[in-house]
Amino acid sequence: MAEPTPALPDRLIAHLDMDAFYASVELLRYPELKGLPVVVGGRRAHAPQLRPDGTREFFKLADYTGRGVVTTSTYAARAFGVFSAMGLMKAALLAPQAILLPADFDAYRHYSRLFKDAVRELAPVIEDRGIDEIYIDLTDVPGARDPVGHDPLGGARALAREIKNSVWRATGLTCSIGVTPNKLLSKIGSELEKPDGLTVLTMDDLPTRIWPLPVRRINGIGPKAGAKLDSLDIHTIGDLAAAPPALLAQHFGPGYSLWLHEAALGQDDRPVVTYSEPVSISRETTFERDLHAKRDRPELSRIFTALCEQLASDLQRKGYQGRTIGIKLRFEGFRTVTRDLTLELPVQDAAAIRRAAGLCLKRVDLSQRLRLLGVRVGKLSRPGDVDSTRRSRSAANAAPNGPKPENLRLFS
DNA sequence: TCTGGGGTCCTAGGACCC
DNA sequence: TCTGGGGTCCTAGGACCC
Repeated sequence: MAEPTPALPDRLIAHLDMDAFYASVELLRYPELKGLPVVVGGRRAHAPQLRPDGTREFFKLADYTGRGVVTTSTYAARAFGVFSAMGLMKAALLAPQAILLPADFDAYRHYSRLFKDAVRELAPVIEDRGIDEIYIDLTDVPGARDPVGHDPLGGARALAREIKNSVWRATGLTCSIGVTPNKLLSKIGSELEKPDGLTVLTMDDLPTRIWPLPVRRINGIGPKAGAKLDSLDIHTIGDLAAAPPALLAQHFGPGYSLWLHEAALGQDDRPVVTYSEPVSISRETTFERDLHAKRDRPELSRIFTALCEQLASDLQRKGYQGRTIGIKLRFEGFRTVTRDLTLELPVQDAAAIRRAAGLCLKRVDLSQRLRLLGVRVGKLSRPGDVDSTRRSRSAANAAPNGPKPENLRLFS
């Protein structure tokens, strides 16, 4: 009697996540820090100084003061409870002896390119998910679906290992890969054996490998939804899979509750998307100290103009223009407010952005002190594109939503 | 000890058009 | 005088992700 062969899944999707990416890039530069708690982040975090004897003097987390968060921490730092997005002052209490390094995004972008190029040579269908992670569709990669011995997923396993080796050769960095029938499960899978992990799962592994995990491991369940689920006594993904759909619908809207249920069952048919146009481009900055619109007007004005200039240069460099100009304000106490304004024609230059953003600013009560100011451009198009203006509505029709008549004069 | 900077997507109400 | 429905656009806020 031949044993029934387990059916191969329709798709083979990998999620590749670089291990502690920024911190690991820094360790390439400062190998003497290997094994130590190291944190990347901070605003003006001091760069290491070279001592007369040739050794380097690093900046201790305990000596840091001011705003800023942890961008990445090494695994040694995580052992002290220091994780991404944690305030640096809090991190300093947990791990005062940890080394603090400033972020060097040019270096990270360089290594990002190296690892993605290395993967692309083996498997060309890649979805960018930021600087340190990608999805890879392995379905049509030759050999990926071939069994090896008794292992029906042996081909996939071998290919994933080959990808890891190739990333290592190209960068000297390790990554973790999850391979499953879809993006949702692969994203969870890549974390299961971090660092330097390789996890291959089928739907049969759902009850043993996925269901025991906390719901927060699902990409798309954040702090709010997680807390709400906890309050409903739904803690693990298994709890969520077993939850009555009606209960979920009662607490989360129709769309999200349906998605929650399907996610818990490991269902996800989203494709790997190899290209997408940006939706918006923005610049923002948090001040060293909170600023007041009146008392600190000159400084605020300078920052505002600088943000618009940076944004305009980003747009021009990337070849975009945009019709919707928006601002973002964060007040002391962290209340955040946005205003935006859609123009008749797309703009690309700093002066036009500054003008429209200035109109947005007039619609906000500025009596509270500010900690953050941001400028954004949306409804992007390429200069020279036909039909980058609004479609069917005339300027007159737009008046109730658009700029007030007296403001329109500013644009003529 | 207060919480960076860059994004995406969703919701919801009102205006307006057909 | 009272009452439509569908579709798109604009704006504001919020959740979430890297």
